[in-house]
Amino acid sequence: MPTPSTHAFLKHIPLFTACHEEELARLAERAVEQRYEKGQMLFQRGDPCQGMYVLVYGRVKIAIVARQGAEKVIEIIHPSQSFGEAVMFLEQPYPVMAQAVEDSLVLFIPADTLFAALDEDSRLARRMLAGLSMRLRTLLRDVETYTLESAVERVVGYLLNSLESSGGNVVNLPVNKQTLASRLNLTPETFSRVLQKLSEQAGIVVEGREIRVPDSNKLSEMRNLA
Amino acid sequence: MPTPSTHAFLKHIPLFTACHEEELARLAERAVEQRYEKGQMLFQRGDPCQGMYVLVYGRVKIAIVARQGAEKVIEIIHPSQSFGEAVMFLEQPYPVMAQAVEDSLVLFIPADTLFAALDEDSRLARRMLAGLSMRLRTLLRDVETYTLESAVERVVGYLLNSLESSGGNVVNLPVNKQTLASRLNLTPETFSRVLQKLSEQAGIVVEGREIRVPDSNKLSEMRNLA
DNA sequence: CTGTCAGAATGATCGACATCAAGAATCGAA
DNA sequence: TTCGATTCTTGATGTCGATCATTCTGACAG
Repeated sequence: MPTPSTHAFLKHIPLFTACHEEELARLAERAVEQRYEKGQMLFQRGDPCQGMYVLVYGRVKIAIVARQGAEKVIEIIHPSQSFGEAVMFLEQPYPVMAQAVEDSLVLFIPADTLFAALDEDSRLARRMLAGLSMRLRTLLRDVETYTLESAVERVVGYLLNSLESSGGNVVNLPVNKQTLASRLNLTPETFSRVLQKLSEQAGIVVEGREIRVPDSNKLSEMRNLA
Repeated sequence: MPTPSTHAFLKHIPLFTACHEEELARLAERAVEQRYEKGQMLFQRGDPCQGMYVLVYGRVKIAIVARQGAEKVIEIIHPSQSFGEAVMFLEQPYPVMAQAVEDSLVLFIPADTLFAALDEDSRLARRMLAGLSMRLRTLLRDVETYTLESAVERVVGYLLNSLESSGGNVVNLPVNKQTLASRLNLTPETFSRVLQKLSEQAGIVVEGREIRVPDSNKLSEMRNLA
């Protein structure tokens, strides 16, 4: 399955950059390319987990599914991000589901391949530990956000965060507004109203999935008052 | 600092049970016993992290502190549990604070000691990865609980969970009701009212920190309706 | 015993966000 | 272009849990 480019691709994933060439070659060799169309599930809650994923292109959402079908988006995966490692180590079924929200290509790395690599290279283990720690920190921030911040604060926080990582003064929403709303733990209606309010009071301009933020300071101030 | 018993104690912590005797001995030797009185802080948000902790006896709460002082309890640490590992791997300041809610004794394991042990023993690394993954799963369940469940459901869930791990039909609250309320993301008032309601409708009996649950099925049913 | 103080319970009120219900806009396929 | 289906917006109404305020309880020091 793997093309020569798999090797090069993995080399640029933070998790694997420190690996020796041979190790990388073996990982690349055993990795499986999987294509998913928009809307297809990669796995569902309860499925057994046999490895980890790295997203090459496209977009994947990770969500929890409650009884009576309500779903809550936990994370939106962008290219080069990995996911599913934690479940692999636990050797338990997935507690979440993953679905492609665009046509996507992922690399699937079988558990035993990765475990072998871990035994050989303590640096990889260290990176993996750091990676999971990072994930933990992110999730902790989410808990903080959900429990301590209001709807407006959550949206403002998201926008400022996106601005920061993109550099410019425009945010391009990575998914449709429903999905993003769920990620921010809002209903689509509330999300819409918050954007409306920020347009009036903080001068942002919403055009479809593109949001321009002429004055990020003004936006930032919305967090504190009201 | 370490007494001979430190070695024996560490041996029974899941994380370290698989370690070789010599390794364990070195960890025990370098571990530092620290005593904290009720109310004392182990560390605050922003403090540098130089190692991980294992609680020997007492009780410790981990909490996030928002601006204007509001605090939200993330976790209540029981004896034999470890905490602070994730931050150690990230080499960033603590994103949370830790405070003794009872007189407590902890073992502090310096980062370099642990890193050395990790390099030597890939099984320890694997256990550590599993440990962090477990933590991640727990936190994910919390997110699920906070975002998808009502106040009554959260309290019922907590009680049933406690019953399950203790075996009997009595739950002894590990901390005062304010703190537990915060852990469940409730105000003390709401928590009190929910317990009141469960007394009337599910037959539980609340006496201080002791809660008797004569019929756990009846309690369980409260989750679904209303 | 008495005063004090933290913890807990109870009552009254309020507000943020969800829900329900239509419309409006956007997109994609024929 | 046109039609249909999503996706998004907007409005009216409802509700869960927070907040504010008071009372009650029990533990403990003096």
